[in-house]
Amino acid sequence: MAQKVGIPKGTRDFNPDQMMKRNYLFDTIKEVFQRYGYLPIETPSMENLSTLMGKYGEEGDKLLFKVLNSGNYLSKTSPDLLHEDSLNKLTPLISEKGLRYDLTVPFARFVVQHQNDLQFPFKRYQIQPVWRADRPQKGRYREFYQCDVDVIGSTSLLNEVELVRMIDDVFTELDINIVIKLNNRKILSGIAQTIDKPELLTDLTTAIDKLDKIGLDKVYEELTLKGFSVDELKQLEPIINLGGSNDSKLNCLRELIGHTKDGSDGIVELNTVLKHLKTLKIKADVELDQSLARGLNYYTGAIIEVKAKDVQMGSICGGGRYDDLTSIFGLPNVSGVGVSFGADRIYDVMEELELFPETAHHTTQLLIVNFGEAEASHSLVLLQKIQRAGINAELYPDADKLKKQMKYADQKKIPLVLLVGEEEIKSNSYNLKHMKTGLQENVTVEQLIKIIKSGI
RNA sequence: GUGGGUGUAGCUCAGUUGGUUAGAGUACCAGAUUGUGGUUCUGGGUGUCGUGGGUUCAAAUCCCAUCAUCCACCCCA
Repeated sequence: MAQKVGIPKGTRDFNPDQMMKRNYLFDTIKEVFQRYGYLPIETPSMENLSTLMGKYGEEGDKLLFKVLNSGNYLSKTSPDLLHEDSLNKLTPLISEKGLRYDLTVPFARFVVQHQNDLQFPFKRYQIQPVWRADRPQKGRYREFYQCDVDVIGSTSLLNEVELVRMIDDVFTELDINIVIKLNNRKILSGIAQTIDKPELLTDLTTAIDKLDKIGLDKVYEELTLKGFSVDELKQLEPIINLGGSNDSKLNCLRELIGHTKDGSDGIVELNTVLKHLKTLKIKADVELDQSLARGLNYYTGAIIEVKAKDVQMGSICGGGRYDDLTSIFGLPNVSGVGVSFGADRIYDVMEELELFPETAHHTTQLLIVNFGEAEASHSLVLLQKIQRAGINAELYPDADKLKKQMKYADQKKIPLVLLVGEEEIKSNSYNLKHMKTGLQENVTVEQLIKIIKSGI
C-alpha cells in the first residue's frame, strides 16, 4: 500500500530551478560579506534549550521547536505532571535540546565558547536555516534561511555604518529598491523615562512598533490597557507623530527627550551614523523611524530594518546592536552588532518582481548525444577533454531516440548539442547544434572548446 | 493562540435546483518524423472528488466531525 507523502507544514522542497536561483542569491550575499572582511562559521541545528530559552521574549519561547530526549524520555517524569498546568515543569524533563530560532544567539554562545581562539573585533557571517513554530502564511515559513553578518567586540558606530553599506550593496546588486529604517533602543528608553515609566519599556516599544499597522488610536488603546495614563499618552503624542526629514526628527527628539541620559545618547549615536552615511553614496532610502522597535529582547542600541519598496512583504532584513548577549553566557563587556538577511523573503520578492537573471537557471553548456555503444565510448573521451577544458558538459547515458535526447537538452536549457555519430567519428569533425538558432556546423574538439570558451 | 477561505487528474481549475459512465487547459506518454528539440496535427485518462460518518431511491454537490493547506491577526526574516 502506497504511503501518502508530504512534508511538515511551513517547510518546502526546492527543485533544481529554484536551487539555481537560491544559490545565485546566496552567492551574491556571500560575496558582499566577504568583500567587507567577514568570515564564515556554522553552528549546529540544535542548541541546548538552556541556551535558547529566555532570549527572544515570551513569544519566542513558545515558537521554539523542542526536540524530544532520546531513549526513554519519560524516565524523569511522573504521572501527576501530565496536566496542562504543569507543562512548564514537564517540558525540561522530556526535552533538553531545541532547533535554533535565529543565528544571533547561537553566535553569542559560539563567541563565549571559543573566545580564546578568536581575533577581536570578530567579524563573521553565517548562512543557515532556522526554525520557528509559527503559523505559516505569505512570506512566513517554519524553516527558512537567515544570512547573518555580525561584528562582535567593538562598540564603534562605524560598524553600524558598515552594515548599512552592506545592505545597500546587496540590494543594489539584486536590483531591489529598499527603505532602510533606523532607530535606537536608547531613544525608546529615553521616551519611557520622559514619561517616568522605564519599567514599561517593552510594552511601550511593542505597542509603538504597530503604529503604521493599526493606527494611533489602537496603539493608545493597547497602552492604556498596559497601564499608561491619558496624561502620559498626551506626552507621547508629539514623539509618536514625528515626521519630516531625519534632521528635523532628530531636532525634535533632542527637545523632547534630550534631557534623559538614554535619550541623549541615542540621539548622538543616530546622528553620528546618519552623518557618516551622508558622506557616502547610498542608493537606498535611509529613514529615521522613531517607532521602529523590533520584538527581540536582546537589542540595546541601534535597530535596523529593511523593507522592499515595490512588494507587500514583511521586513526582508533586520538587526541591531546587542550589548549584553554574551554576558548572559558569562562573557561581559563584549558588544556586538549585526543584521540578518531573510533569504526566503528576498527570494519571494525577486520572484514577484522577476528579478532573477536568465543565467541563474542553467549550468550545462553542452550535451553529447548518445548513438550507441561504439559512439558512446568515443564520446566519453571527447567528454573528458571538454570537461578538463573547464566546460560543463554531459553525455546522455542511454542510446535513446534522438528526439528524446534533443528534448532533454531543450528542457534542461542546454544551449549546445554535439552529435557524434559514425560519420563524424570517421572524419573527426562533429556536428554541433546551437539550440537557440537551430543552426548546425561541423567542428573539431579544439574548435568546439574555442567556441564555447569565447562565449558563443 | 484567535479568525476566515479552500480541498476534484502530476499542476491550475470547471462541475447547474442532489440525477445515469466526473470534465477542460496544461503537463506527461506514443505516433505523424528509425539523425534533430522548441511550433503543429492525431491518439492515450494517469481520479479513494482530502478522510470518516449522516440525510437520501440517489451525494463531488446537502449536514456534522476530522485532517490538510492557504490567508489574516499576534509576532517576526
